[in-house]
Amino acid sequence: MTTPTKPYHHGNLREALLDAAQELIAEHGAQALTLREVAKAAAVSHAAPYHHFDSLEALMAAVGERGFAMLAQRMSEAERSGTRKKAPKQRLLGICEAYVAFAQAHPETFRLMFGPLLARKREHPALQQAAERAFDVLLVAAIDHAKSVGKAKEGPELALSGWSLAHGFAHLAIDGAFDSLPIVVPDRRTLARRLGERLLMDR
Amino acid sequence: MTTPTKPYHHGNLREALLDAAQELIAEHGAQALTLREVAKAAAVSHAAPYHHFDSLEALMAAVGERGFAMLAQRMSEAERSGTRKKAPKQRLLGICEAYVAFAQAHPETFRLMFGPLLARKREHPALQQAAERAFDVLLVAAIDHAKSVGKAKEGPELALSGWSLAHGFAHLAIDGAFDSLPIVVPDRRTLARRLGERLLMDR
DNA sequence: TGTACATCAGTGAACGCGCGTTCACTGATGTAC
DNA sequence: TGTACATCAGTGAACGCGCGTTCACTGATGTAC
Repeated sequence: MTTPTKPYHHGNLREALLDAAQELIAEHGAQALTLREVAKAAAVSHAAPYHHFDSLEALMAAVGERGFAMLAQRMSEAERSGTRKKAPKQRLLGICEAYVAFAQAHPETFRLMFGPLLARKREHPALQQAAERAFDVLLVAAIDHAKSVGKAKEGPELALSGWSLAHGFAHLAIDGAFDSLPIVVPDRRTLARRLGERLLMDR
Repeated sequence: MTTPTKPYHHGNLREALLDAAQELIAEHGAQALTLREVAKAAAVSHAAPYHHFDSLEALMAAVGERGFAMLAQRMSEAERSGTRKKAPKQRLLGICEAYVAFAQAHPETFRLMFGPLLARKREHPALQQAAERAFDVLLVAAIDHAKSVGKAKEGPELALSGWSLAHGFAHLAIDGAFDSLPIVVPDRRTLARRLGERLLMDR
């Protein structure tokens, strides 16, 4: 039985740094993230991260990339969940709900993902790809739904509507914009579903 | 004729600082704003702002407040614009269009307004009030529209739909999320209008 | 109208701080023979 | 299996920097009499 001494080499520092960064961001927001704190949280000297990330921004981009991957996964799961095969409309609604749920579960990561960093996505190809993969899940489902109601041509527009609605709702919700509203608001999940159904209502 | 010497007292430094801050934010984003740069841009020593704002955050809150006031004004103008009295539906659509147009004209201010600062709105009552006044314009118009189509009870829900849709669309647009979409997207203004009409489509 | 004086709104030097990043280093690991 | 050596992934000291904020100050302004 060996005493668990700290090894000189960490083994998987890159992932450990991302974990630490994710946690710090969840606590204090991305704008407060510093490389030194990340290193400290990972119990490593503050110069160590440079063996894995070029800069603080590169690390943040990697956190955002992870976020988009997780979002895509949650949306895909929601799409496939349940025992029976779902109708395209229900799949699309499930995806939008998952989008909102993700934002509420990880508000600060969500902000990072759609913050100024995303505007610099050209400089972070992996981030851009992860984002596009996530968007694709939503887009494809919207187009499928449009086809299923015999309005294939409206697919892209429907996709943008759904995406905008889900995104706006999620964003306003985590900003607390609905908190002090002069109208009665049901719980978030119910509300999200109702707005989605309104958008997709047969006409 | 006197030479225009710089007066020791500025006269209206508070407003000048807000102007300078707004411009700097438009250029480099709110997260890059520093008090010293604002003071420099207003041609004043870097300690001078403390006679008008308690801290950097207080100044940023004041910029956000201005932003919400401007947004409210633009929406109100859009609502009333045109020669003939508009139908409630057209008023609501005009408001949503103005919302999107504002975000596109002032993306960084928009980000500031809905960024982490807004989450701290309790600490900045003036900001909170300005935000609520802006939201009210949209909310009232949505409720009016709902009444006009004989569905008064759906007013609040319609308001939230419209708001979420406008907000999400605006946000995604300034993030450039629509830039590399694998679908054909018409120009922003047309698109915004079409999505709005889709949402309000008679059923 | 003139004067004394309180108040206001600037100045500029100084503070301490934590940051990102660099650097020479060293211990651990993997591999060729 | 043992050894020599290249490479990898850490350490910790050091750098310069710009930041927010404070402070004693001073010139400008407004007001009471």
